[in-house]
Amino acid sequence: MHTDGKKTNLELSLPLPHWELLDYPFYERDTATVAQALLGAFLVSTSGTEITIGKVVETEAYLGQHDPACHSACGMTRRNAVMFGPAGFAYVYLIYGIHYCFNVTTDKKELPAAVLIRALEPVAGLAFMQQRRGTPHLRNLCSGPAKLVQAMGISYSVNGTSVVDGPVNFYRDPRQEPFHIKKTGRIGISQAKELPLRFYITGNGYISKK
DNA sequence: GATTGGATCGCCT
DNA sequence: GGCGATCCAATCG
Repeated sequence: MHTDGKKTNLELSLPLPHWELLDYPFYERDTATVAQALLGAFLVSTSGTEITIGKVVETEAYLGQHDPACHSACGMTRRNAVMFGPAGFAYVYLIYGIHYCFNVTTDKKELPAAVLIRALEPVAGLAFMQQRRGTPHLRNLCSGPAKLVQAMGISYSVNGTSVVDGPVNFYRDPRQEPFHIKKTGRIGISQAKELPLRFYITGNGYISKK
């Protein structure tokens, strides 16, 4: 059970009728642009009959082989192979032997870049998220890249699937209220940490850290 | 074949 | 805010 008084969207047919699926051209732009454009979009994950939805509130851009913090910096391996394909595909990887993180590939096909989804504001399927995360606290469901993967029921089998017609998709709401974007250095990396490639919605209460 | 380090989390103080 | 868990993937540090 969620803990505040807000109504969930669970009973509605999802996604909402006026939402627009983000198609491949959206992802085929430069990575920092896509990372910012994804803020305010809705991540929809279907795992069996269970649907979970979160609003993207925090992202990071990883620019490709010339970005030393990007997994593709040292060339193609089995792990990062998805990034070397076309834009609009899910790149899921294991970190610290324990956690998974979810990215979407971006930019031109020959450019192995991606956007890491770092935090979501829970929107629908809250009971599933709470169950998967083992906590009732809304602010602790999706406030980190590995947390949201767990809350949304994303497994490693999602790696390499299309975000246009696969199990995990992004939608935009044309009625989305405007917001301000904060830019900072990326979290948890040792190289190129000063580059302003982390983006989040100013004032949103569901980001991973200030 | 062995070693090293990591785009994190959660619990501790 | 500090640190241990925990283990895979890349590299041979």
